[in-house]
Amino acid sequence: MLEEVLRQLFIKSFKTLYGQEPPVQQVNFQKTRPEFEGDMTIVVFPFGKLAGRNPEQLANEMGAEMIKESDMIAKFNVVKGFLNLLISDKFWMDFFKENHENREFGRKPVSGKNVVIEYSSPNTNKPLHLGHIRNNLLGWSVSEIMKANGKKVVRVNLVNDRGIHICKSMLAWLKWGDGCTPESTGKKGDHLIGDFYVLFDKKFKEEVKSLLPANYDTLDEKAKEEAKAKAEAESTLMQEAREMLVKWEANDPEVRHLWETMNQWVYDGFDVTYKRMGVSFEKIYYESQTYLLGKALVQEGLEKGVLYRRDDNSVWCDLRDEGLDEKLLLRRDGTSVYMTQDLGTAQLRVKEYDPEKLIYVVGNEQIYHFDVLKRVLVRLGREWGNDIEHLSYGMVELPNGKMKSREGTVVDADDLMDEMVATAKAVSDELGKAKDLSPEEADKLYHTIGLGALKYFILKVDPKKTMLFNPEESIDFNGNTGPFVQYTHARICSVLRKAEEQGIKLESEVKVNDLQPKEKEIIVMMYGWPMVLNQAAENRSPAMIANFIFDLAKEFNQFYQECSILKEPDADRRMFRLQVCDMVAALLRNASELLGIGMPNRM
RNA sequence: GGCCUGGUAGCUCAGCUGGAUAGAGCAACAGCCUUCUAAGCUGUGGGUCUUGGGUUCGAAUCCCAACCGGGUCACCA
Repeated sequence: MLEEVLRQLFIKSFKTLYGQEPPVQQVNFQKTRPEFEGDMTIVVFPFGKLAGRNPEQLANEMGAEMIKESDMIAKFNVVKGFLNLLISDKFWMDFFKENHENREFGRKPVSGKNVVIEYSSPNTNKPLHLGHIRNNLLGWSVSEIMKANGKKVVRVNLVNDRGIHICKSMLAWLKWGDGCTPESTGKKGDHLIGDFYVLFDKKFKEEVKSLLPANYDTLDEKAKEEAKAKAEAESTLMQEAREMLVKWEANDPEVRHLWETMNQWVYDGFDVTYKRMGVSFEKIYYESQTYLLGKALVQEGLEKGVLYRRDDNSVWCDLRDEGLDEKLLLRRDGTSVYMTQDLGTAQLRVKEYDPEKLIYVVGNEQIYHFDVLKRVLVRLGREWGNDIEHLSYGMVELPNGKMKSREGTVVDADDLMDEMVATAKAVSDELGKAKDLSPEEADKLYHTIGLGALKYFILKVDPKKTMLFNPEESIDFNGNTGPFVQYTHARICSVLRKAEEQGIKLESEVKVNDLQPKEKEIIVMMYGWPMVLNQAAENRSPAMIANFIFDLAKEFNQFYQECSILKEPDADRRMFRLQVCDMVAALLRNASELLGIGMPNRM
């Protein structure tokens, strides 16, 4: 807005002075660096030739003309080719007067078609871990951000509830579980199932080892591989698991019953984790219910001749002319693969929601998969394949490298949240922050702080980038962290409470017309919020929101340090500062909500 | 090997649609609580933006090459 007005003013002035029209996209603004006086800076280097002036001359002439034309500009100065414009206090005050009570400031009304966002997408054979946490937080947050920016968002989850991996857990439970349940063991269902999955793997490895030939260690690499493959094929455990999968597909009542029971344990466990994490879905799809849908699409593709069948009966899509490879869509036994299921699920979503976009929050190791998915859909005549967007995020690494479930270096989601909350409690107690709260309120606060720290730590990093999770640093509550922002909010609330206790009621009318430096910096920053929100939505980047709330909190803390609020003698200015406090607090709440981070009133 | 992606302070990260002397936080050091919550504020030190070319008034940012790291190229998901 400000930029647009200034741009027009610049162009108009330029025409007046030089009779030429400068290219619009060249007229760019940036914030004036703090060491110079001004708010906005135009770089005039690109227009020197057009005007027939050297940059400094040009900037001076333009500044004089612009200040003459508009009372929005209070002052200007020129450094080399940089024209620094000081915006009048009136402009900022008008902005503040208009928006300081707007609790929805920056948000746009929701309209248009649906945007379907899939995230989480767990397997039902193990509990959620750190990687899922990044996925879930991103999916949730991007949804909130897009909603705030005017999109109609539908959150969906696709649970991978079928396949050989679930059979492994079931088989292990049957063999060694002794009929145990989440109730009998006191274990969360997802963890219980995960334990049996690990147990299967352990027993399977033992069996394979026992089947290896005696001279295995003396073999060369290739022979070793062959021997191992042979042993794995001979494994009765694996055979039993496969048989179970076949029975499952054949709707064997016993297997199905066990499968339903055990999956339910997992879902109950997931529900607890999701709830604690603060994420939810409008719709949950299950692969067991959708995996057949893709097959119909494949059949259609065969009839249209865009897919083909090999001699061994497997079905493929040839994408070599697009620079990709051939892609298998049905195995030779006619069963479907991951891609087949995704084709069907996508079709179902289009039917159910008629979306303008299908966004998939999935790790970047699947970039190729989604590239193929889009192209295959388009081949099948589904132009909306192009509306698929893979929101791919980077891996989470630990200080000693990647997480590997087999090496036991996985950071479990439930454990991590426990630790964060426990640390929040320890720090709060140490600082004596929660002593006036009831036990219930205190627990709620620890949860808000612990989860706030975790969410901020994960979301402040650009989603595209690989990030490092250092357990020690992530539980730091100082500096660029969630609790820092929360603390700032709590402080503001404290001031507002004190004001109320003193009988000062927040007024709507703003009676101040000039700005002191720290007051102005805060208002200028808040002015930029709608642009930040818009950018964050377009870039699908919660990190931009996180950066903003940190900057705003930091700015407020400086203001708080330098300017007294309640002790300000001038009543109008005191009221104004309270109004600033109120707007900052509201904006911190408004923005942090998009990250799923709560703002406590005291801490 | 082909394709994709990253390399910024000791560490974690911003900045990347080209602009002024490259920024935060952590860690280190030095200050600030009889005064609105010190989970805070202020200051100091710390950089050949991996390297080498190119484009131009100007490059961490764009292009090319090299080096190093990660991902992917399954009848796994």
